[in-house]
Parts: sequence; C-alpha cells; structure tokens
Amino acid sequence: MKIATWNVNSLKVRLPHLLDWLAANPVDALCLQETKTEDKGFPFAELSAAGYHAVHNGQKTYNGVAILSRSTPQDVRFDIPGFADEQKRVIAATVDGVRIVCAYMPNGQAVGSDKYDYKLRWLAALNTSLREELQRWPRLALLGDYNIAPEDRDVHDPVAWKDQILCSEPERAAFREFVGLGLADAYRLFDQAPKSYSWWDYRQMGFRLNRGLRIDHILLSAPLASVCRACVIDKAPRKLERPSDHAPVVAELDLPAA
DNA sequence: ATGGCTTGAGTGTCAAGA
Repeated sequence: MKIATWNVNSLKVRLPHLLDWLAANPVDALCLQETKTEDKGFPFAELSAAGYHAVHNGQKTYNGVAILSRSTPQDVRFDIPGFADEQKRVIAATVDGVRIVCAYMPNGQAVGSDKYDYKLRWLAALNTSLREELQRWPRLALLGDYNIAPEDRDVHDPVAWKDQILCSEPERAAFREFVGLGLADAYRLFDQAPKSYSWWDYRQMGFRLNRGLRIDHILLSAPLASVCRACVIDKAPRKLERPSDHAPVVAELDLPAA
C-alpha cells in the first residue's frame, strides 16, 4: 500500500499535473491540501475516471483538503472535533483499514502574530484530537503540509531561518508532540540525501538553487512504521511548467492494498 | 526592501502563502 501527500496550491490550476502524477504514481491514498475550491469546483468526475474516490473539505480561495483513494473511504470526518474553526484544514477517512488524517496546518505568518497564536492553538487541538483517533484506529497516518521544518537539517539556511516562522522552537515542540503520541516521521526512518526539501519559494529561483524547507510530512503510528518500506519526496512535478511550490511525499507500507 | 512569485477574487490591486 502506498500513501502520499501533496499541497497542490489550487486544484483547478494543478489538475493536469495531478492526473499525470496519479497515472505515473498509482498510490492507494493521496492527501491534498490547498484545493482552494468548494465542492462545486472539485473535479470529482475527472478523478473518478482516473480510478479514484474523493472526499473533500472544501473552501473558496484559501485552504481546502481532500483524500483521494482507490478503495471506498470509510468513517469520513471533517475538521478537528471540539475546535471551532472556520478554516477547512482537516479531513480524515479510513482506507483499506488504515486511518488517513489529512491536514493543512496553519502557516502562522510571523512569530508573535495573531496567526502564529492561532497556529499553536490549532496544533494543540489537533494533537488532542489525535489521541482519541489513535485509540479507535491504532493504524493511523497523519499526512499533510505541516508548515513546520522539524530540524535544522530540514532547512536550506538554518541561520537565516533561526526562530523564524516554520522553524521556531514552539512550532518544533508541537511537531515533537505529534511524535510523542507514538508517531514516527516516515522520511527519517530511512537514509536520505542531505538537503532534501519538500517546498521551495517561487521567488528568487528557489527550486533551482535548492533553497527549500522540508515541511510536508507523513507521520506513522507504530504498527504502520514497523511495516514502512520506503519514504520519498518526488521532485519531478516541481520541475514542470506552472508547478505547485510543494512536492509530493510518498510512503510505501508493506500492507495489502484492496 | 513587510520586497521577490503565484493564486484567487474580480477588473483595482490586494490578501495570503512560507
């Protein structure tokens, strides 16, 4: 079974890239972030033709998350239980017996801003909700755009980014709190090339100069981490014309797919 | 350089991303 996450930065713009990528990478579940559309603009028909079910927590202009899957998604849940939030950032579903939680975590804009406070409250609320989710579904994967670079090795210029948004210590502590739930960073279960990132700024030739951050992650509960065989960042779509600024991340699990 | 690109909204430019 293969599971993946990709912040597409507008599904309408990126649909051709998405369909091409799915054809070349037939994963069993794909989490999307920043669909930036409501259901009426969501390409259910095109994805169905490509062999994928889709569940979507949509929002116009900003945010919006979806789970695509080959098998029928079950027990679909939206948002964070008990956390009042107008922003559509979470959708969860069970696919082939694996609980898939798709999250577009807040950016936070700047350390100390109102949005930063919201980010930290949001991260704490998600953590609380995952505690219960794990009780019910021990085989759980938390995939998405975390908007957190967990360590300095996930940052192209750790000195310039020190204590900045995406890299601040409270954000990194929140990431470690997810790990503290018993989740493992799938990417770090394996040897990886240094300077591996999942996002590059559109400006200043960020991708060509590999000025990036690793902020898109797949965290796996212990029963899944123990059967994880590989985790890769696929930079190919980032090289296309009009790319998303994020690359997909894929984890391969030694589990039967439907 | 509260900048640079990109998107969506909407037809002016601005908010937001990371």
